[in-house]
Amino acid sequence: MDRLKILNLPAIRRFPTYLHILKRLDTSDMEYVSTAELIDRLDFEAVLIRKDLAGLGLKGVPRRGYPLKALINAIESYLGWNKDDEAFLIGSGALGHALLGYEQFSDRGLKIVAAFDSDESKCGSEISGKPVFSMTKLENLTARMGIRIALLCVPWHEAQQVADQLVEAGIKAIWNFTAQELDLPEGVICHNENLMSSLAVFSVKMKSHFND
Amino acid sequence: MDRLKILNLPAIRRFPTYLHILKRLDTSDMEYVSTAELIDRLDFEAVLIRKDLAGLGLKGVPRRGYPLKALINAIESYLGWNKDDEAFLIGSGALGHALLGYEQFSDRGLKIVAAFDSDESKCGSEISGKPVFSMTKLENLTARMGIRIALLCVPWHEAQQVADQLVEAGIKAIWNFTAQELDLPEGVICHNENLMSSLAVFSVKMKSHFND
DNA sequence: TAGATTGTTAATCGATTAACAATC
DNA sequence: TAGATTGTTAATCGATTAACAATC
Repeated sequence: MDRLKILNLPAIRRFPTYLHILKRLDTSDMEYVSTAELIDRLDFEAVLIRKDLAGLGLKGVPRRGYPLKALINAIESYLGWNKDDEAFLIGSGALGHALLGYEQFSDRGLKIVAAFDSDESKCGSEISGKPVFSMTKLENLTARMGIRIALLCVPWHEAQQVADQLVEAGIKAIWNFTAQELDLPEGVICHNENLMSSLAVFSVKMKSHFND
Repeated sequence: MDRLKILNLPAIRRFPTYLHILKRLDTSDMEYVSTAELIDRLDFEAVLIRKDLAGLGLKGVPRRGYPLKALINAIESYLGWNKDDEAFLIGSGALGHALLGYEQFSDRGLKIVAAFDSDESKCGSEISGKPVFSMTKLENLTARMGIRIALLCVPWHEAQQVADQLVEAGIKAIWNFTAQELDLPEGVICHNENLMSSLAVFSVKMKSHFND
């Protein structure tokens, strides 16, 4: 089996949108879907969808479109959303709290199985049915449960120090929800979630829209 | 005064990162900062920072760098983060709950002043000090308080219908946290927050990293 | 066959980087 | 003056779109 080429990032970001639309269509008895139907409210050209799908090795049928169910499976399997991965969440403040209650992650293969917090008064409790442990238990539980993934939701000024603990405990992939860029060793990957970057775009759009 | 050119989106997304680094540096008595210092852990070239700043009309001083405080002010004012805007949040589920408790928005000029929920049992209560109102009060309060901005955090299958209500009530800018693409009239702008797109990128990175 | 849709190649567009000039 | 840093122009790179060929 030849290694699937890593697609361009913009294409990867579009796949969840395709999936969302495809799954809505999948409730009817539709068998094939054309890119013209898929493009829906999206503001780019339908040919780009064909390019994206071709990158996944998918074939359409002229005059019909793409087989709907096969398309859904192919995208989910490309993203790895058909297999579960367990993760820890670190920092149970407002954002961490929300992410613990967010079913959309587990629907997409990312199961948050426990939270950790340095505030001992929170430990021992449960949030959305998931236990909250003391940070002192992190290393032990990471090893015992074989966890490789962590969602980092602590205040930014603690982020680097906590990230160091995660690395020490054996975590290999960090989804960083803080504004702090992390310094990590080889072999540990990081994905920065930048909500403030997104707010910046929204702010500029609004400034120009309201023009004040 | 000539209208500031709308910069490219990637540049806008970088500004909050610059701000974060600049504000950390601002606690020392540093007066000037060079792009070499700013580039820190970022994985692009320092010349891009100069391009971004030039786009804002900022001038640096050869051999010294950019005046730190002026830089912070210029970026904040470009983003409109030095002026407050009031907003409503719609849907007080897990995510909505978190965003209500998230101080980072109000630090950047976006003040969420109230929440709305169609679940009447939640109405009348407070979350993070902000009142939760019934959806039936939306139109009246939007007009009375002169609110133009809404954060949409309802389940995706209600999103379009609630968006229609928002438009009806007079909302002009929607930050859409649902996966549903919205169909909106002219004069109402929408900014899609796509957490699942971000998860997709993280998932693909992990797949390639763990290579399984 | 005609027509609708996919598939591919070339052109365009925009963002980033490289090379170098300008300035204090 | 020499050297460090900003500033600018040209080259490169990558993603999107346009044009058209292929296919059922």
